[in-house]
Amino acid sequence: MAKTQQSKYALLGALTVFPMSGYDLKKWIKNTTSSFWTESSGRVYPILNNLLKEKLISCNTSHQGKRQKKIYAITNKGKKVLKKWLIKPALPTNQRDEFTLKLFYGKNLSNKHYRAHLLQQQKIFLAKMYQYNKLIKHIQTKHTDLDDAKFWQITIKKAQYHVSAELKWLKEIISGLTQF
Amino acid sequence: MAKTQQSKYALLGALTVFPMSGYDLKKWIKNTTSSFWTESSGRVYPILNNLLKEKLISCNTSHQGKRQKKIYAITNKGKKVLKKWLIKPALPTNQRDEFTLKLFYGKNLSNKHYRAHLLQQQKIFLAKMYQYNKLIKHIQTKHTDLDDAKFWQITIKKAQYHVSAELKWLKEIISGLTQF
DNA sequence: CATAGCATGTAAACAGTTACATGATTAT
DNA sequence: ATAATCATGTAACTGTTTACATGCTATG
Repeated sequence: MAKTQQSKYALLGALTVFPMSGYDLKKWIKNTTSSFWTESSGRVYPILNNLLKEKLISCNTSHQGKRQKKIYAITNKGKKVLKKWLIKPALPTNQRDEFTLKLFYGKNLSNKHYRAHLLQQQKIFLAKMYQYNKLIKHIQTKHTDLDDAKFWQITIKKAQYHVSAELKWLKEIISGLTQF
Repeated sequence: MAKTQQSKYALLGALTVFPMSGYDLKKWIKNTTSSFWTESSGRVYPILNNLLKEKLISCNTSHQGKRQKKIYAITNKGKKVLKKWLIKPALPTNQRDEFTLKLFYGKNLSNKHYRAHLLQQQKIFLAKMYQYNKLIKHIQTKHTDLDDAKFWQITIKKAQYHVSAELKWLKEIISGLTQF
């Protein structure tokens, strides 16, 4: 079974927010959806060209001096195709979490190294917490006009709940470790 | 930068628990670590042969009638290589969650379809909750002897915290949806 | 004038799943 | 008998990242 070209739909989805160039898409996806989605530029450009061939997006090339910028917009056909995909049940996430794998085989780690992993994770998740709080405020003040805003808030809240859960778990496990 | 062949280390880790065949490994990984790790048989067998060539594992072929079974055990060299990997900071997880992506672009979904996604997710996570409760009891009663057991409990607890967070979030979002 | 960021793209390498091939054994 | 599961493995396909190539533009 083909893996339904998730990247293709991720790009179409982003273009329902506003028209963007390949470069914009890459950056925008990173800035707003990095908690649950990433794209590499190595894929973005070829996929945009495919979408253009399929007439799911249109392209408007703007010239600023000698530099060209291709702004893509989603077409009606593109919206239909996207909606058809959106209503399908989501595929389960690929579960491959190196951090948890390392803890699972923690028998083979010294107490010191095991603890170091937990503290590192705590640092990372505290930073995430800070980022999500910033992001949610940013949307509240900057994008109250967009239809998208309330859907974004819902997914950020989800991320926040998971970050809280991770931090709660970390605190509990770290405090339970025997000192050495 | 090479992606450190995560599968290789996942197999080495599993072989620190007890010697297993390729078939066993595939099944064991699915049964015990599916919340954060999966392996496909298409990878398991070639990787085992590589590990054998590198002398990180040894092989003992047993014959039961005409069927052969290759039981692999981790060598001292293998343990060293594994430990070296285990102490390195874990790579961040690839974030690609189709469910969240679909909700994020929920503007393009009807209230009905949006709700359907949430209810489906609730079903999936209730089932997960049940599985983890079962798993944690199974380890408590069957594997109290193993050094591994307490490390496994820690990762299952983590999974439980995240499942609880997801369910809490789902409940809140579902009850906040406007009826139609 | 160097460097960071804008902008598009390609090629190579790697990762990973799926489907298939082969055949044995166990349960119904 | 036949279906399910045990058991090992290969080949084809898809997906994805990384590194590179190219050149422009704004900032200190």
